[in-house]
Amino acid sequence: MGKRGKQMQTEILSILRDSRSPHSAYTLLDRLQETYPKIAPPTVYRALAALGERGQIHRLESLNAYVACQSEAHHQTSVLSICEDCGVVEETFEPDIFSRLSAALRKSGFSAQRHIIEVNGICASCGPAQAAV
Amino acid sequence: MGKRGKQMQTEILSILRDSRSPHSAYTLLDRLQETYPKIAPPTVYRALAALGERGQIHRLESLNAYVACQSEAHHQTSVLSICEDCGVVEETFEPDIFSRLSAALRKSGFSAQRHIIEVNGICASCGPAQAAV
DNA sequence: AGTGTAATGTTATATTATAACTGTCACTGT
DNA sequence: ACAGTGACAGTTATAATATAACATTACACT
Repeated sequence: MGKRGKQMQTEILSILRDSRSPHSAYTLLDRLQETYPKIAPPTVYRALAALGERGQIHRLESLNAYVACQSEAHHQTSVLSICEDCGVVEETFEPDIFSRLSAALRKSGFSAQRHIIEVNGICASCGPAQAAV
Repeated sequence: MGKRGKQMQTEILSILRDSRSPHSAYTLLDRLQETYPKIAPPTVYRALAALGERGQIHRLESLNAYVACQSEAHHQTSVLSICEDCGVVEETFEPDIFSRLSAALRKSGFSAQRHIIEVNGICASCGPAQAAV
């Protein structure tokens, strides 16, 4: 990993951390191009891959988009909840659920390696309880 | 829904049921074009959308691909396990896990509407236990 | 400096998905 | 029967996401 790669990763991470909503690879590309006019898609995807491997970002499979990891415990698998109203993504840690899931699958001989849990719904700020206030 | 739409849905469902591995929209398009040479992507996507609404197929968000629903209880949310070796997808019903997940998120005010659970791993046929036999 | 390797840059293209418009046909009310 | 309407399907074009493949540069080691 060279200097430039690190730099891109840092930039992307800071963009993602500045907002709790997911960004697509091409949104990130546009943002980066404000500073580095000439970068191309592979640069972004390489940086995203490196950040992903280190657990510093999560990819939202259902949105083809990326968010910063909110925990220090990178690589701890998490539940990602996505508000359909405001778009904000929250990360919740429910290790118990992952182990139950693995256990349930193991019964039929399946050996789980990576869990993807994404939940769509309405967050606390957007929900009816809030609207009533 | 007209005749043609139904026909496409039936064709797609039967292609998906013939294999337990996921197919992309464009794989399906290629297959359908063997019979209906002139159909275009929107035809496939419309059929997939209709099948999805009725719960007859599942979309694998992490693969951008589709599989037939293996249960009669369409719309029951399921866990999809994907073998990284042979590609076969199995559907498992763990209502308990979904309710725990919703409950856990509700604690922070999140109201869950749709759960996506996909697990990558190695299936019984491809696993080490099998290799040892 | 010269050589080899890994990182980055660059171009092009593959893959997935949808917008926007057009045509067709069944149904309605007259 | 006929015009009007509305839903569906066909068609064209393009948007959005992602990666292959090759060229170039930087850097470590000698």
